[in-house]
Amino acid sequence: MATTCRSGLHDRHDVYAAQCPCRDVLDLLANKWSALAVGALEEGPQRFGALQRRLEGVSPKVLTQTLRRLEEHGFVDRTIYPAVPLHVEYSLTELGRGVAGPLSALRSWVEEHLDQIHSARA
Amino acid sequence: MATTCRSGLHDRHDVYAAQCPCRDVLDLLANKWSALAVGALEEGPQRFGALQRRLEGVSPKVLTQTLRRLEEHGFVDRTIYPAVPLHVEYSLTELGRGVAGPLSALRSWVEEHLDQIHSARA
DNA sequence: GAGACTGCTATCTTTTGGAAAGTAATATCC
DNA sequence: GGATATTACTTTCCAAAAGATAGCAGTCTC
Repeated sequence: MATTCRSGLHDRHDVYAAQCPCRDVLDLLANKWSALAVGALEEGPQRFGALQRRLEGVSPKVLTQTLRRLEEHGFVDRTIYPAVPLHVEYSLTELGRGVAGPLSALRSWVEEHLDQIHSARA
Repeated sequence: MATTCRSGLHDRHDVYAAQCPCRDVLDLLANKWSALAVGALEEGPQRFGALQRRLEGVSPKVLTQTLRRLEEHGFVDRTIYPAVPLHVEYSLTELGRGVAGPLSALRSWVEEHLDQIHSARA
C-alpha cells in the first residue's frame, strides 16, 4: 500500500502533500467558524441557539455545516434530547478537546497582537 | 471613540465580536493556504516558484492572492531583485515569525493525530 | 529563431458563503 | 380556537471566493 502522504524518517503524515488526508483535516480546522465553534464548545456543551449567539454573525446554514463537518471527523458530539421544544446539545469529543489547544493559541495570538498588526499595515 | 471589539476587564480584543477587526485577521490566518505558506517561509525566504512547488496543488492565482493578503497585513515581505529572469523573494516579517508558532502547532497537531482522527470517523 | 525560465495576470467554471424566509412539532396565551 | 412563541434547522437564491487552465513579458541559451 502506498503511503503517499507520509514523509521523512519517522514515517509521519505531511500536510504539504496534496494527496494526504491531512489536507482535508487542516482545511476543516484552519477555518474561521471552526476555530470559533471549537473555542465556544471548550467552555462546555452548548445548544445550537447559544452557539449561534456566541459566534456573532454566523448564519444557521453555515453553523449547521460547520458543526456537521466537525461531527463527521470526530471532533464534536451531537446529542438530541427528544423534548419539546426540541433540545440538541453539541460538545467536544476527546479529539475536539485536543485541537482546542492549538486553535485557542491562534485565536489568542490574534487578539493579543491586533494592535501590532494594525500599525504594521502597509 | 467606540471600541466595540474590546471586551472584559482587560480591555482586550474579541474574535467573537462580529465587528472586531480581529475577525478579518483570523479569517486570513485560519486558512489552509496561509497556514501552509507561513510554515514554508519559516524555513527561510523563498521564491514564488519554490513556494508553488512546496504548497502542492496551489494555483498561481491563489498563491499570489494569499501572499499579497499576508503582505498587506504585515506578515510577509516581498522583495524584488531586478535581475533577469525576474527574481522575487518572500520572507516572514517579525509579525510573521510570531504567528508561525501557533500555525505550526496546528499543522503539527493535525499530522500527529491523523490516525486517531481516521479511526474516530463517524 | 525556438525554446526555456520566472513570476505572474486573465479568463472561465465550480464551489462555497451568506442573507432571508420557510418548516415541523408542540405549548401557551388570550 | 386561533394567534403567537420556541427550537433547530432546511431551502432558496445570489454574490463572492476558490480552483483549473492558458497566456504573457522580458531575456537568455542553444
